[in-house]
Amino acid sequence: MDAVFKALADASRRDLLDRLRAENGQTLNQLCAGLAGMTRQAVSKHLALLEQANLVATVKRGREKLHYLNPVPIHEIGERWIGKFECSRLQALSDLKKALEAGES
Amino acid sequence: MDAVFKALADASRRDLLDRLRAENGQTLNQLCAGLAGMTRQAVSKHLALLEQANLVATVKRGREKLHYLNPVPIHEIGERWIGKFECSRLQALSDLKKALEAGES
DNA sequence: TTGACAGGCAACCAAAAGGTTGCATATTGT
DNA sequence: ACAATATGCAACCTTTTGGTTGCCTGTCAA
Repeated sequence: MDAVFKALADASRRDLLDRLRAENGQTLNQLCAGLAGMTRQAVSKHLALLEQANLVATVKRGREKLHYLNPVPIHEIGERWIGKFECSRLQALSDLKKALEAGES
Repeated sequence: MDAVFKALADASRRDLLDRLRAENGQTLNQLCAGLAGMTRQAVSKHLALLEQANLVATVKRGREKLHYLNPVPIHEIGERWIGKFECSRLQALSDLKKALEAGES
């Protein structure tokens, strides 16, 4: 879970996931083409982190490696983490409003 | 948005949010008590990042500073980011399965 | 008024993160 | 077989991050 949050912390990696969502099963070089101004090795490292976080799964296909999006960990973030904050949303805002009013007095 | 993901990347900060959800409106010292083995300044820095990401709002109350959870940015992550991956969940898994089968042949 | 308490600020430090260059390895097409 | 293609691995560098120590400021209470 920590690995997932860390992996999502970088904008380039989020972009890679976006790109995989648009077209699943891309190779490293295909993904490099989209992320301009970065070497292949840098992209490769990002993909390695995403793979480690189980956000992408890879399949070796001859000399190329296909990258597939795995949305399950992202879904789990929503289930476990956002869900439990969701229920406290209105309460938290209410608390804050009260505190602001109390602070003025 | 980037600040929110970066803020959520650290386990200590996620813990602080959890703690604020459990009891909203805590002071810095109260939050320090829970996060053992860390100096007040370290916790203060974490809270500053969370505040910068708009995940907590603060109210100065005399000589103490109350911290309030703001769940809205987390909710926005769910809306904008998880939502759009949600719809591709089954498709992605299907693609992956096909790729695995193709790789075996 | 004078401690004691709550917090802020700045300098500093070690470790991790993001990126690069260079070279090695495996696969494919001709 | 051999050249081109696709990727992997390792060393290295710079910036960011997480954390510390030391000191300063503001507020409350006796």
